[in-house]
Amino acid sequence: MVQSHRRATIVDVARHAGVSTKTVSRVLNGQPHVTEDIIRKVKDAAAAVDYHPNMMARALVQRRSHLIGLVYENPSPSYVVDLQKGVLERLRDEHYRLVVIPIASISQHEADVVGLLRSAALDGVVLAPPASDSARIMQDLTTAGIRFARIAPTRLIEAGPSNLIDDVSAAREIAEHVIRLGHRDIAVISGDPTHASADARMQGFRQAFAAAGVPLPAHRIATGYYTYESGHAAARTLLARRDRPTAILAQNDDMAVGALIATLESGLTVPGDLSITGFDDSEVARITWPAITTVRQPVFDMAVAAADMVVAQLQDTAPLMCRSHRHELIVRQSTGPCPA
Amino acid sequence: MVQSHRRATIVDVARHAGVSTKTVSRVLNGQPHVTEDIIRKVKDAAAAVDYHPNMMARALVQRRSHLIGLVYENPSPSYVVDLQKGVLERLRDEHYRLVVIPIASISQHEADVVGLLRSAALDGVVLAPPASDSARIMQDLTTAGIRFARIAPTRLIEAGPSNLIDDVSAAREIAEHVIRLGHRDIAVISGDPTHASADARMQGFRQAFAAAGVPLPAHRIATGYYTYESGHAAARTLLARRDRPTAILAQNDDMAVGALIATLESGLTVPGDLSITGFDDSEVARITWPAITTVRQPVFDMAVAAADMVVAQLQDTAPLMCRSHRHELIVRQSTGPCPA
DNA sequence: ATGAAAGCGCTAACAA
DNA sequence: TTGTTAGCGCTTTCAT
Repeated sequence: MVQSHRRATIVDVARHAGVSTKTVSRVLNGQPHVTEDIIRKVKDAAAAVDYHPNMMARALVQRRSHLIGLVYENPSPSYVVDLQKGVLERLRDEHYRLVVIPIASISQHEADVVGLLRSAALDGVVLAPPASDSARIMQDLTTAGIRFARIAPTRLIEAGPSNLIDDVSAAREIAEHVIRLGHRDIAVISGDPTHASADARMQGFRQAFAAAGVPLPAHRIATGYYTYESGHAAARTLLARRDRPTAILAQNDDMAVGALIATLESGLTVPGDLSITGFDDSEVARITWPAITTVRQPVFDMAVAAADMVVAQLQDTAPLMCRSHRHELIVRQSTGPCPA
Repeated sequence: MVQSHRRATIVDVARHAGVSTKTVSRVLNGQPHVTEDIIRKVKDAAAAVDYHPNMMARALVQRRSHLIGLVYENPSPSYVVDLQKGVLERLRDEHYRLVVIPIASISQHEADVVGLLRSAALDGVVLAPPASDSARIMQDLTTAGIRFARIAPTRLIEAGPSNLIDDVSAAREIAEHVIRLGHRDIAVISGDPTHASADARMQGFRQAFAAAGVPLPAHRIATGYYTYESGHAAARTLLARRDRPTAILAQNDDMAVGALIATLESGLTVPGDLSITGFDDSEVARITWPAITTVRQPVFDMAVAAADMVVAQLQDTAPLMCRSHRHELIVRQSTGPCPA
């Protein structure tokens, strides 16, 4: 209250407590070799002058901003929310803050991404798809000395700490589920072609189809962009044909919901006339009627693990280099037997 | 490449270019009074030594971290996504970064929030409900010298830059819509009681009911928490009674979706047997079948405006102190005439 | 138009 | 156990 207007610094605290600044620093950082008595005195002084540490000064000298970035594209809101929750969960009691870095189109801005991260003074970043598949970004990150961990990369697994899922098997399994229900006229709504997951999931579908001798002609494949709208539009196209399919496999849940609504709008029933599957098990798949059969990819868990890998590197703990996460087929009400 | 390992600083650039550090700083910040010739030389030198500015040093001396926070509770994912998109939209070309600060329960942690923000070295924050209604938080923010702007506060409007919506009128209008359709047995699912919006919306409902002489007995009011699950549970309770309502007014869209699914699960049709309304017009209200009648609250626009108010304060531009945003009744397929 | 020197607030060596 | 001193990398008076 004596202070006119500027914020109190450790110098003020030191003077008030009658000790040196280094002692104040020691007390404030909980370092050893200080008497109980002095600790008391310093803490009282800090309270008395209303001291609050200046994080920027601390960051400068420690070369640590305590900022972690999350890089993602933005197609699916529920995916992004899961991602954020996971990273935040791990960072909660860690004194790191989360900076969100949505990039409109990573494939188009590969070269600029790390410049952006640099200018934000991030200590580390979690790379969500498709950034997690960019050799260029990982290269630049290494050059810049920014630690990173990857979520669901599909290639160059050795290139950095990775959280893996088996998109191919997951896709195969959900396709097998639909085939087991007797469907043979099956259409696919694929994801954003710039995301490698779209390839992997398609590959899994094809494996199941091939094994069962089910055809997948080109006119049964529609391209989406992992958004609700694109799934809706794709389904309309697929259903407009005279030989409409009896099942649609969407490559994520948002598109599946889009397909579901388009189907219901057209007067068909699900799963009576048409079965629909999603992918990821995001929240949207649970809040529809009928609820959507999907395959759970543990996005939240991967985000927790990825954040953990980043933190480990920053603390010089040996980071886990690679971790696999399990998927799980979740059968709900959007799939049923093939109609006669 | 001569440098062993440490990052290049302006000192390196200065030496390389044969000028002083101040000149380098001037060039890098685009300040006047430098010859074209020198500008060239400095820029070349910067590129040659692979210089990248250290944002923490800059932050320290400028007393600006260039970090903006977004404080929110987490009930509704789509609300949060809209909020984030809005703030990011305004910050996009502004050289500010967004730090997300979800708080589990603001009403329980009021006293700690600003400490958290302080320790994150934020220049400013956008306060979403219910933080935007906390006198304590605003007080602490002012003390800490952190600029802020509020989204949808309901009280103490003068206490800081605010983006207002008229929740009372919006609620009244949507209730009137349902009453006009002939409903008189109407139930309400209210929002989280710690959010002032729940009160305001209830007040609007009551105005409409009173004007039309429609009763609202206590057993027709169920308390939710702005989540899908709470809406689902509340609807189950409301529908379990013998004298079930013919319409349910939910105080946000997530709860309305929960109510919709619960209704469909119980074998009733919407809007045939029961009409349902939401609130906010978030994405979830569009991606159900039937789509949900709601009243649009421009969350995205408010977030853009709030971010703008924060940036304006940081740039010493006179900030707009108060801005009103319009709501709009959006009639979709979840409401229909009262069944006979 | 350019440069020298003094900080911003903090922590880390090194003394005492 | 405690204090002194020297930076971290940048911007900013104030000279020149």
